[in-house]
Amino acid sequence: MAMPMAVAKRCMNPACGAPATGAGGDWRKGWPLRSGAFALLCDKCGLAYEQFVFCDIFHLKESGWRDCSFCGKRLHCGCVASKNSYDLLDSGGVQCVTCMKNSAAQSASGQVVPKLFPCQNNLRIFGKSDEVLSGRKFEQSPSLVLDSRNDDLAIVNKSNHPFLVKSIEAGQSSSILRQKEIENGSRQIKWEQPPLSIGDMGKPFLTRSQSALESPQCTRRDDNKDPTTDSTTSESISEACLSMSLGIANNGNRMEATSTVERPILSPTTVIAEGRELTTALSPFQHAQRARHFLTRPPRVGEGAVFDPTRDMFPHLRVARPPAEGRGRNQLLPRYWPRITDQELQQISGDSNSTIVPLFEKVLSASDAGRIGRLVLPKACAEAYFPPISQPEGRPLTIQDARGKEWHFQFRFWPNNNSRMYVLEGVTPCIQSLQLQAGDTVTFSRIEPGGKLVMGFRKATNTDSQISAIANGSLLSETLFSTANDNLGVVSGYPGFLQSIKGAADLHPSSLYDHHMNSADGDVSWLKADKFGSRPDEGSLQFLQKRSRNIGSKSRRFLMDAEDAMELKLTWEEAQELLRPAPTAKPTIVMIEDYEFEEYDEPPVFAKRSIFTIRATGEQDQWIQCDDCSKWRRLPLTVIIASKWTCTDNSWDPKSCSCSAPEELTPKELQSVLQQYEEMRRRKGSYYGLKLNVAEMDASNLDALATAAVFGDVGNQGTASVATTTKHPRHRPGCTCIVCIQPPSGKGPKHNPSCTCNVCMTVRRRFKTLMMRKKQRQSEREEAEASKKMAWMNRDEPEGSNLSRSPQTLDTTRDSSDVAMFDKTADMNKGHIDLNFHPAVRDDHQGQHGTQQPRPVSMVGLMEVASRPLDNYMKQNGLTSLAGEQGGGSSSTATVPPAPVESEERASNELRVASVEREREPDAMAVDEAGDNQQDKSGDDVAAT
DNA sequence: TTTTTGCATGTATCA
DNA sequence: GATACATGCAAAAAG
Repeated sequence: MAMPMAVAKRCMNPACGAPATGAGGDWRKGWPLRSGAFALLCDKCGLAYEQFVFCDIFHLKESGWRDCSFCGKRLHCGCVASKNSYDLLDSGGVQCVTCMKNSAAQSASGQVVPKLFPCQNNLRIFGKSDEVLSGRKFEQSPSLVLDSRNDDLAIVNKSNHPFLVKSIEAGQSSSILRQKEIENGSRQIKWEQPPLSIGDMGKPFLTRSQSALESPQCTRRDDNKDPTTDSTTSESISEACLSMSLGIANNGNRMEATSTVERPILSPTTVIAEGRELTTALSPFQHAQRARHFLTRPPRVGEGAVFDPTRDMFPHLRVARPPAEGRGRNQLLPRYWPRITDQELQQISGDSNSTIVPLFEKVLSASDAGRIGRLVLPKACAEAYFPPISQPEGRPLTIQDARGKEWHFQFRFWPNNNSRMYVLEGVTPCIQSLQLQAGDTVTFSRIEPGGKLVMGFRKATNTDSQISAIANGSLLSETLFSTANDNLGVVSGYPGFLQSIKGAADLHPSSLYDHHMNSADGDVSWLKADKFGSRPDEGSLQFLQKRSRNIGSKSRRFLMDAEDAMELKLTWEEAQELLRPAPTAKPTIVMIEDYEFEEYDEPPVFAKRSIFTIRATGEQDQWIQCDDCSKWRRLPLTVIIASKWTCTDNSWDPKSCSCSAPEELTPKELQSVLQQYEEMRRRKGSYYGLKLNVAEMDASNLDALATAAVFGDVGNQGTASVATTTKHPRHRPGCTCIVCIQPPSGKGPKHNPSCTCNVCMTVRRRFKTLMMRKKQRQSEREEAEASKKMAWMNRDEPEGSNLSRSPQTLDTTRDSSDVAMFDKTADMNKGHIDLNFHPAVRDDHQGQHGTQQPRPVSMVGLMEVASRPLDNYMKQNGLTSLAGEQGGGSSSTATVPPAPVESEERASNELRVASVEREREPDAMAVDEAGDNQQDKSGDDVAAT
């Protein structure tokens, strides 16, 4: 039987390239590798390359391994078909099924198993080419080849790279020389032999049996699930780890490592390979090895020695410093330290005899979890814990998930700036199966014995998002603090919490708590921050800001996933209410799609909650509540209160500078203001959740609503007299306003043509607007031309003739609908919107510009559409008379926005505007009326719906 | 036309 | 300044 496998045509050593003349020709006899391939040895250069060959070309008799290396049992040939009957040993020889089983049993019992060659407990394979490899002839040690060029020992595979030296330490341990570890003198790796001279030092070392996972046979082997014989590459890594002698076993690090994980292990036989737990399960040798895996974090500056949040706050959460093995950096970034929970331990270690060695973890980025199916691996982690790869194509890698399902990935790298970027390809099925998304965490561990790679996962949680959002500078609510402070018990069992902090790019919990724990009095009062009242002091804010700057781009990107953003809606809004432009900040006007936005270079400041009201006269007031007496005091509009405020701080009103002073607002007025404020807040929420409302509304009115939304009026629909912010703050990640939610041009998910989401509606509306503008411009041009023509033709005509009137004057002769349309498009053409457009102040604005200036479109009708629920609410609560009270009330009384029933509102609006309207041109009034009527009609449609 | 693939680039972080 | 990494982008491949 001939297996159609690739046959080497020539020596793959670029320095050699000797052609292969056939079976056994110029090539030395090969030896089978675990993968089922043959390693060939070039007679010319003396290097060996792993190649696939026809099994009947290199027959068993020639390769000399047909007998079991342990018991001498006659085996089948090395063809794939008979592969199940033996186990290929990487270093040569084969192992029969019986020995495989025995080996497994011995391994499980903790006995040292002479895994490869029974005759030799110590295979010394270092040295020059003239050294005899102990216990084995050169040809019988397939992984070992002498580099004849430099007379050094070189071990190569098909990629023409020197690779591992496998040392059998006490019959069990092997070691993998890793280039970077050799370079790292601090590792104190104690090798058994003088420094190894390596051929082709410029190339990375490769572990043994690299071919094992590169061939299809490997997959089949994995399916056998024999933990003993299934010596995956990771096994070699683990074995290599065990071969390191460490000089730190009994020093302070050991103690610190012990303190890192305190809780007893879950199962007597399930060992998380860290800390003192190892003492009961591992041999002293192993213990010494493992201890170094969990070196204590370097002490932080100012970090309290007694407060270890990992230990005190999250006893169920194990923050394991990963094994300091591998070829990569000996110190992985803390954000990759695996945080493994008891639950995950249990989940992973289905085999009670297994030892879990957490390796690293990674928070999935958007691209990781995306459809592209590539998971970017931290370089250091990939180099440390995954099999070494020398070619960009990498190698297949089988990783088992916590459910026991095996996933086959391609582990590879891309050259990147003289470095490498490691990726796992083909992760989409796994990601989807586990329902992972950006922000979730994937953990990689290794099961000992067996060295099998396993991956766990941890879903992101609300808290993750919240913390991340805080770190992102986008959220500062009491939620986090109350969670952290008040629900320690919950947090302690909350695996995602710590992870989330980690996910926020090293916002380590110790840091989080260091802040207050290190304060002089250990005051944690700010953790109990009242939603609107007290809040983190300036230092706290600085702390958060400082932390937020540490957020990596990856965190920024995935943290505000759509769902999370929606979940954060309320707290985001709450935070919004506390945001004010910095007093000294001057906005930069930016144009986004022809609309004007204010951008602030300086971050907004957190202010004490205040309520803005507007009087019938149009004057605005700011009301703030005393932290002592809870009375509401009036403040000047521009004042920003950024800290605790009491009546005694009221330097603007001497009459109210004491808590004993009576409240300016009557209880009824106060109630009305607060009710409307709350209602406005709720409806503002509906702005953020516009999609829901849109879905419920009649399509014919969506356009109007979308228009209102994009004009910034939906959120301010109830702000006729109550407003919370004076400006739309700078857009931030997570902002769900109509502008921010739109994907970049051409990006984002495809929407159905009938989709009624606000994005699609906005796009349609904008298209509509565009067409309207185009039409309008054309119309204007035609009119202008006609006008000029007529003017020229009638230039002798007396003034006052209709034909000589300006286009604007001509407008007044149109029918009302045309006028309204013109008015609207004129405003759209203006392109400047005020996010805080206020009907009551519109007139002033217009007054400044004069009647010749285009006026903001009347949004009364649109607001009416959107404010219908409030109307109902007002009606139900008997607040319809409020408008009347406003009109007749004292000037000092807060004027509650007229939110009466429809007719009342219209009347109120007309009343309120009327005084100014009279000063305007009659035709302009007609325009507004027409527009209002038109919008009223659409509002009626909504009501009918 | 869509998906895959390989590389380039921008940004955040680290030393 | 160097490095790591998330993601954009264009070419290639596949459907």
